[in-house]
Amino acid sequence: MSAARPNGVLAIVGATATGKSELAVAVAERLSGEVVSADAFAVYRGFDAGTAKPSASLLSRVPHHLVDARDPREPWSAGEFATEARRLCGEILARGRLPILAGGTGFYVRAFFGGLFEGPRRDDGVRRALEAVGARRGAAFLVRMVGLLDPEAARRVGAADAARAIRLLEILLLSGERPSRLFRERPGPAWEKPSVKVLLTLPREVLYGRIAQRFQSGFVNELPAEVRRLLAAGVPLTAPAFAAIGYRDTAALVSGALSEAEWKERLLRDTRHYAKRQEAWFRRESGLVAVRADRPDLVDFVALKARPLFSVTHEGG
RNA sequence: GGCGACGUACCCAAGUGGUUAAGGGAAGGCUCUGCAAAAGCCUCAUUCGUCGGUUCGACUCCGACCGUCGCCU
Repeated sequence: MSAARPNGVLAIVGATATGKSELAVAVAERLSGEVVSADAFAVYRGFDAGTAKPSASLLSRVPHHLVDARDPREPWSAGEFATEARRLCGEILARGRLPILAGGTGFYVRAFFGGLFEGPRRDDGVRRALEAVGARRGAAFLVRMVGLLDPEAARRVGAADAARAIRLLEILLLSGERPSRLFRERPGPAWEKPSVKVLLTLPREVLYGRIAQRFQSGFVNELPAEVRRLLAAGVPLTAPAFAAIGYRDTAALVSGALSEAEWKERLLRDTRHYAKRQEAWFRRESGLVAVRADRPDLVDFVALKARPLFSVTHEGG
């Protein structure tokens, strides 16, 4: 007798509203898996409705990781995610179960598989100083500084892109080395085991329709209440979790600074823009198996695609 | 029916004799090495309701027509 034991990770990625969470749970049930969320905002406790977090019933069906795992005030990043997610996936495999990485944050998925460079991480002190410089002399000044110190890295930075310039200067200041060189010469840990990556796709109009539909269903009413609760609990608007789409706008709605019509319009528009950026990101990612999210045999199809992740081992051996 | 105002891109809208016909939104595309649902970038009217006229030259001035809105009857 032989038993199939997973030896790699199944990734399910795609734009928002393509049904990643549902599919991940269905496949996990079928293949005895556990879900690791690759989502920048579902990690935050209390941020539920606006982040399209998997529902309680979904969460109860199969073990989930990195959902509700951080306080909304805590920073969370691609690097932290990648390290923790790789560790979790290793542990799931060690238990003889299939890790399923599911989420829409392309940067996190790339950091998980390809790794980030080995070097200084974010440092708030340095950042504050650089931000102050940027506020006084302008973003273009920061970008020019990068151009002087690391012309190669600067080529990828737009003249007004203060955020990216600050990160590069931060690396320079903290390591004394050029980021472009560190990126090339000091790759950090990556996912070395096998993987199958599935990209859920939907025609633009269908996707936008689903986004609008999701907007109509219930959460319109839940979101303002949720935001009131968060604010009452003392979560500041500057908390990282409040950067999620819709949350600051909802705070404005709740305080009366934004009309309901304007609020709805912004949420829908921002979500559409987000979906578009996600598609752009995944379009560029290699090794993805594109699958129509509305095909009737979706679960069977994905389970079939995941078969190479199971190596046959002989019992007692 | 009369009088008046207006008609510029998918939407809002500036321009009022010589401009490559502003700007914003939407839409589409791109970039991405520790805040990424972030941040930045690019594309998007050979043409101004239509037809005529004046002029070297018209989105701009004149006329007619069409359309929209308002007021009056």
